[in-house]
Amino acid sequence: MTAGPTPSWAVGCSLLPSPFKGDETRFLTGTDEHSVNIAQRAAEDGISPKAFVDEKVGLFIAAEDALSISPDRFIRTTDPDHVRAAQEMVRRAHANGDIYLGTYEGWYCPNEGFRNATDVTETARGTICPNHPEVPLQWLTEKNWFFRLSAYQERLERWFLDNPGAVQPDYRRNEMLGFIRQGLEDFSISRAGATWGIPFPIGEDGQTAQREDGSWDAEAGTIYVWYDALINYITGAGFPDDPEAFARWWPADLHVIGKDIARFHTVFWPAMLWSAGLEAPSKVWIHGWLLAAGGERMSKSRGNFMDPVDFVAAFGADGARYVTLREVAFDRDTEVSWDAFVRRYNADLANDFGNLVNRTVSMAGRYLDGERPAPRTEPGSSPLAHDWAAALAAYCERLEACLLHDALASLWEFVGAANRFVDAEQPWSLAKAAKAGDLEAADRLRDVLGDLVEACRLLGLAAAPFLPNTAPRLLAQLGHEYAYAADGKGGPALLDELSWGARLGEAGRLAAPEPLFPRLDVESVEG
RNA sequence: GGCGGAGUAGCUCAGUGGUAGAGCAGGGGACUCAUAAGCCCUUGGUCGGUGGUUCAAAUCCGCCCUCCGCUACCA
Repeated sequence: MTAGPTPSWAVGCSLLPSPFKGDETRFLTGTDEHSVNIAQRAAEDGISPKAFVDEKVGLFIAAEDALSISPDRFIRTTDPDHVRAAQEMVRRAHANGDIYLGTYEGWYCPNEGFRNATDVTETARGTICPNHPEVPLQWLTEKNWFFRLSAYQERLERWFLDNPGAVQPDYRRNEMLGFIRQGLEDFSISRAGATWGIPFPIGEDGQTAQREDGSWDAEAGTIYVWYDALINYITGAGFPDDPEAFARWWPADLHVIGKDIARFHTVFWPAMLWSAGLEAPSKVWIHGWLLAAGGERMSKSRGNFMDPVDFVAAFGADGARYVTLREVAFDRDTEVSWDAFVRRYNADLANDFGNLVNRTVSMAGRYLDGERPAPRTEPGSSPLAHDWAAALAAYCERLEACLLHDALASLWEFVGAANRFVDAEQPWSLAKAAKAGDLEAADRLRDVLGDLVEACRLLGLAAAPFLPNTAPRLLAQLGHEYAYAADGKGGPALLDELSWGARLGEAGRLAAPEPLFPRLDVESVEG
């Protein structure tokens, strides 16, 4: 629950696994639902924790749907198979000698549980936490299980050094490496008092905490966040119930996470996996945040929060996806504003791309009686074919590097090239000459429009992971089949479709031009 | 405090030794297929400050200023 999807995170994730090369993919999103905080808030609402998280999950899933984000599984840490996975991971760590009973102590807020030392304030009346100033904090000592992270220091450092691509971008990797080098402490993985959590599967005596009737001994406590939330990745890959699936999906190719949880995913998590005899993920990508004007973190209390519902209402799902991923640098924090998004939408989607498609379909339909013209494919015959090869190469390279904003930029350079091509060739002049009986002009008109139609086909398909709802509408206007579902699955390997002239020889008729991205009036768009 | 990053046109940023760049925004023009879109041209910056190295510095070095990230159990 605390790691709910944010637009850039979820939208970015939703297209990274798209089957560009035809590989099978599995895409997870989900929620971390166990914590004292959640139990407390549910109690405030007078409902059970489960009812509380069920409601929130509904909102998250609705937000994903609105943005056309379609994971293969939305995993919840309250899912029964996840509970089994978390408990199995604890058992493995225990069997491996990596967990032991210790003592955890700190400031304890009766409402929220243990508080970080940096979150509490000293006052004349004693130490308080800012959320509940009227409630004095207690210094509490609790017997907990600890994970022996300290035992993995050398291996972690070696993993970072031997696999420079495993934690990215580089500056985040350096931060984490610095964290490791300052010395790793063990961390607690159970909580004694909490009841809203996964039952800790091992008792103080080292034996199972499960009773004969299948229930769990409450004295054993619950699993604390690290051995609960992080486990979701392997649960979603089939651990431990489906070894066949797990062998296929693990290690994960990519975790995309926010910078606030980098340490847990790049230091704790690999060590926990190794302790269980499993492999670390191949790559963890740490993205930044969308910041409001002035570089402030968005929050509802500050009133600078951008609501996904308003966002999609104004830009449409594809527009919202595009402006977010184009405007935000995926490797760092970025200041965003409603105005900047509107400018980006109008400039890139309405004016450049949408209008390119519109003028192309309009001219081809009018001048050639609706028959779809074929592109020139002889080497060197079409400048656009040459430009496309370069654009596609840059696009793919930047996608691989998770630089989504740069990837889009390379695609849009080609949009610009296509628009300049229109002005250079002036199809309307060629059409006039052709009508007057100039056969050479007629041939050239057909070639030029064929190239432009092909450029639109390629752009629509290449951008489909970003614009999954636009792509089928665009291809339909060009009279092309579109084989992909909203989640990118179903068709042939996308990369094979992206070569110039890949659909040469297939007949088709152009449909009526229909604007893909209506221009937004800056004044009328609500911010 | 320690480690790291950043400060370049109104905005977002690229640019690691050789006469300052892109996109957007602003201004002008020619055209007209198109979503008053596209295309061409253009205004605009003593490249945070300062001292130094060099024939030459946004680019290298010193110092200073400002901002940001990491510096473990809220996640």
